[in-house]
Amino acid sequence: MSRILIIEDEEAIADLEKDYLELSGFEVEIRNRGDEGLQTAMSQEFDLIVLDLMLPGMDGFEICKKIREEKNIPIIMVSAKKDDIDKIRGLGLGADDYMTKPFSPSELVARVKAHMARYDRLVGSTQKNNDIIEIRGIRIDKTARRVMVDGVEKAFTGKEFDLLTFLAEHPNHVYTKEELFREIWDMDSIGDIATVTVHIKKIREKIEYDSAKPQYIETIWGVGYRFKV
Amino acid sequence: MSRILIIEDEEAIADLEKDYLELSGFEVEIRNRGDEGLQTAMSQEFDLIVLDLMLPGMDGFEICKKIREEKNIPIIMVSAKKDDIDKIRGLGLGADDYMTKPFSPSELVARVKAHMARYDRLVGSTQKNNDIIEIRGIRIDKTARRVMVDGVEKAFTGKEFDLLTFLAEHPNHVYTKEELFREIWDMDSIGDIATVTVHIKKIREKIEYDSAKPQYIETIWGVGYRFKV
DNA sequence: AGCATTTTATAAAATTTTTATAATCTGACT
DNA sequence: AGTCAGATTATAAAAATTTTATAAAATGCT
Repeated sequence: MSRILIIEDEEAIADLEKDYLELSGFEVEIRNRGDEGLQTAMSQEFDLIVLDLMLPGMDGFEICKKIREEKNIPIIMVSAKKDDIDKIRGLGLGADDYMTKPFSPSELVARVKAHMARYDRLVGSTQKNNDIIEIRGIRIDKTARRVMVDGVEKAFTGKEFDLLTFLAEHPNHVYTKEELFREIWDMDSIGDIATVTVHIKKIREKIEYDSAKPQYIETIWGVGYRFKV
Repeated sequence: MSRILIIEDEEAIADLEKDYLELSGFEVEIRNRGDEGLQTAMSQEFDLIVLDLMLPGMDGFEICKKIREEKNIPIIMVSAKKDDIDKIRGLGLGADDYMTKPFSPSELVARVKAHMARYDRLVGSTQKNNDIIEIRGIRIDKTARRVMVDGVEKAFTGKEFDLLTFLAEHPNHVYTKEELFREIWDMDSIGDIATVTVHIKKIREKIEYDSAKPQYIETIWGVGYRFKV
């Protein structure tokens, strides 16, 4: 469930926004003063903030700047004056969107959704879902230790799974066989690096359409391997 | 330097946008047809796309969807009809911004900058792109060991990559072939210096427009080479 | 035994180095 | 200034080396 913070002094407006957002399944908090709003934004976790410009206690400019110093979450700025909007945009203080009052609550909902979706697309995919890695046709469920290739489950042995997972968790990064060996096997074990090659081959047999032209695990000649994205 | 792709069939508009963006230090490519635009977007690396809705070859909806399947970069959609804008927004196909024609070029520039800044804020920070060397049209990603020349990826072998990277990391510094050899090959190996020459040639074939008039790796006669900046 | 893992041997592929030759530059000498 | 010799670099292609892919056998584990 996503949490939204509305910092807005006109209670009627704030309540209306809250109603609409809650109908769309969001959890909403309201603060009526600027200073309280900032304090709340900093001390709790929200997924998006709707921020009015004119506020008692502390104005929206200041709040936006302060939040941005600490957090990357989407901020939608709201103002009654079109001129103010242009001004903030010019200041470039990192708000993600700007709306002029009056606006329809459903437009707010639409924008909120769009910003959340983008944020997830950019950040959520890399940071959050640590359990499931999904890259193109491949889906790796870490806790269940299962791998699906184009919707079909393939059986992986322990080492194969660990190796594939490690590569997929660091897409595009090239690792030498030594690095992979140290990572998957024991840190200092002095086994033969050739076993990495063999495991790569086994993995490719399971995930690649044509093992000679790998789409996922690429060989970097003289260096190592990488999971291409 | 950031690269922007404009997909727009009205050449006058495209050129105007290009001029303004270039004045702000962006590198701009234009495509006049939808299908060509998509093809370019997929085969090269851009940091942002400005996409018109009505296009010959393939419409903006389709293009936006296709790009989103593969890439996360910001897309600004442009249309002459306000209604269309609402429609696309409703479709939620992942565009990052919407502008109605006519608009002032400076507003486009402002929005482009804002989107770039956000993208950097969200992605650049999490992905830690601090091992990327960028000089004029060349971008070297050290961990991924990839080289982009004007947005197009070129395949480099191990030694070629190491040599180019070393030179690019010390721009303008002139190195003798002996120094380069000691640096890239084993410190004391007494192999033939000629191999450095050959590798320089191979690199030039990949990054220089005209190998006879090198723009990047310059020959200092009787001394060695340097990466010119 | 049955499966996973590692080792080994050989084939195949790609890169690196060498070699030979052509082109270009520099400085000295007319 | 023009030209020539010597030195240096560019280019192309062949040879050598290195690295990886593959298959199969050996080992180890439960």
